[in-house]
Amino acid sequence: MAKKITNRNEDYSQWYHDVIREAKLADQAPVRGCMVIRPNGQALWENMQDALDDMFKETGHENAYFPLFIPKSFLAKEAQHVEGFAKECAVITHSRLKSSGDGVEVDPESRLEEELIVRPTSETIIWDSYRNWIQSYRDLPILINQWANVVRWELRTRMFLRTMEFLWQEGHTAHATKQEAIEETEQMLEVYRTFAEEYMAMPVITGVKTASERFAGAVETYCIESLMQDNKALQAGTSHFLGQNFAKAFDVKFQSAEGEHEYVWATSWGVSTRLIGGLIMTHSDDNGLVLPPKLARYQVVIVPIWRDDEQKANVLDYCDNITKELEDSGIKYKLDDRESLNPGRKFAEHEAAGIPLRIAVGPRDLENHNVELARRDTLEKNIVDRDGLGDRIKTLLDQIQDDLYTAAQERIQENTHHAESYDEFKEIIKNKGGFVYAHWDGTAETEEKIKEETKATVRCIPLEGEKEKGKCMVTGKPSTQKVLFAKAY
RNA sequence: CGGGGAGUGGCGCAGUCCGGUAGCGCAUUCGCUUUGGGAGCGAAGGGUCGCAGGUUCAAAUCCUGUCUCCCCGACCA
Repeated sequence: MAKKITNRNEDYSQWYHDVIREAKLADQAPVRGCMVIRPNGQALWENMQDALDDMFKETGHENAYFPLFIPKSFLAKEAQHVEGFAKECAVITHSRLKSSGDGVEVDPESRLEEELIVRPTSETIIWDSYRNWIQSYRDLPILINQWANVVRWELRTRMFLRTMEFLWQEGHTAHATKQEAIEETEQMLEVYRTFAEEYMAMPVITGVKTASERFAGAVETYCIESLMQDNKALQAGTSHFLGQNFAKAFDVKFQSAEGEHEYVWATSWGVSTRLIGGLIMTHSDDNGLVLPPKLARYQVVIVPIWRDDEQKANVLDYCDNITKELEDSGIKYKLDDRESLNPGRKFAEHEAAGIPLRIAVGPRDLENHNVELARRDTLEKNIVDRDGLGDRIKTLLDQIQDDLYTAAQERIQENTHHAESYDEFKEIIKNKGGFVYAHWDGTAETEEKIKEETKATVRCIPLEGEKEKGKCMVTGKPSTQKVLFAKAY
């Protein structure tokens, strides 16, 4: 059997790229750090979008759209924000080309009076609008989300995990009180957790970022962190309490019921196509992509098998009957009746694409009133009765969704450690990797020292779990709880 | 942005050291035979050798520049 996917334990990075290629999720674009998202990848993203968008709407948000281009002066209005993003902005300086010889060149006469930034995030341009939208406490809260692309001029890129242009959603809300904004931040973090766990079957730890990892311009950054198969952590989503930083920068005040003028409280929160990278590295195996049924473009693929025209007609007839039942059961399916490819080839292709269930139907099955049902996650094959197939598959898809989550959770638990001393910590990070809980004194200096010496960073200060007091593993200073460390993407 | 590796048909590669006008496997197209785990035989199509300069009678091959990808580092919500 021709192996087109590198084994994970051989070269994890190569495996990751192989999976993306074989599942036809994306191609490398001609532009550095950018990718072409192919139909399989886009369908996956759209399914993620649909689920998330419903959750946003259920929590009272509405969608809007703000411009791709941000006046350079806007970005400068919030000091920390500009400092955080200045080094990775694409800047538009000219508006025209002119022909030169065989090709074209930038027309020097078209230089822009005010240069434009391609949005790395949209806080500034959105808060500029909010200033006009908000006068009174009656205008609040504003609960807006936008689905968009953003550009960050990254030096080192990786398909889905860090690309120069990526797709995401960014929620931007404005509130009358600090308390309400904090509640919003926490609520959206829970939305992300729910999405990651229930749809992606990707267990996450929720927590708060340290000052050094905080979003540029935020007062507090909350995050969901997960652990990938290679024992590196992935930040999968963030939700920021922005305080009044942007309200002050953009002079957004409202008049309270008492007639006072007060600055508005803000949040922002986002997840991106990086989630697809997380999905790949949570479930996939050496045969390719493994998708959770809730996000799969096709939940079931039917592969008919025949030897001659008569069998072909009968088998396809039998398949027709099955597809009707799947249709009625609300199952997303695909019938792969391509001629000229033999079944083995089709099996391999659909495995690489991560389709959760495969039904194979051949003459034998017609005779015995069966089908062969194969699970992508466990690679188990079973001959099952044709009757009640729709219900059986629905149950099985739910089972797969649960099993994927459980398997990922067990993997993460097995790779989560507690370090009581710095030596132990270093040993774990060096030899095992994974999540490591340890006491830290809360200072940036210690954090930096640990990062330099071990490459591990504080992923978050977990919101849940026991909050046992202790002493910093490095300095011995008091610590109120263990924090989560890992090497990260 | 620093160090290392690499760009040759859609994909994976050989050819580069030692210059002589491009080849293999897979894929594609057509035909026939096949089809329960990546089919077989026959025929056909497809490449300005990443791009731009230079050296030379002659460049995939030598020189210079540049772009892109991969790995490591720095950087990075």
